Amino acid sequence: MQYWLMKSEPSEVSIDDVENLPNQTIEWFGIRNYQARNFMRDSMQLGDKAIFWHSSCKNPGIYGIVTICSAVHPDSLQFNPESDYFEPKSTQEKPIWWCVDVKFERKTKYISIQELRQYPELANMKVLQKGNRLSITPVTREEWQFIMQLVGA
DNA sequence: GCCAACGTTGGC
DNA sequence: GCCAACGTTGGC
Repeated sequence: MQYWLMKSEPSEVSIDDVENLPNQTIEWFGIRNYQARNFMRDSMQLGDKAIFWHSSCKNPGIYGIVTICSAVHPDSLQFNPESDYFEPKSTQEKPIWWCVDVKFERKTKYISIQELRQYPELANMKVLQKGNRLSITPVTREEWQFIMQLVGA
């Protein structure tokens, strides 16, 4: 099993939004970055776990845990001309953007980015690097276990 | 709202 | 295939 960190803008999809969905699962739509897409398309496995991170908001940081609950599939919004995520170059035969579905596992105690920066054990986390913009990043087993300790798992 | 860092685009 | 210009991300 692999571990991940997935950023979401809470104004678009928050951890509470996912918790309150009827089946508590959501398509991880709208990823329009090749590196992040490739992680989902090529590396993620059913059952992998991910930290749910709120970004571009007042209090960025860790808010919950989700599980990868589907195989990779085309991002449905790329075919919708009404959507901000519409991709005119995509066809049903040759989609450009791929994603997985995630399932709510639990909310955690909020852990701020400032707090995370204090731990030498997490110093190499991609999300803490200066200039980091990638919305999906791998998390090592050691980092994951350390964070689970922090949130009281 | 600022702006550094990074990704993408497109002319050459 | 280079690289300048532009667009976006996201913490602050």
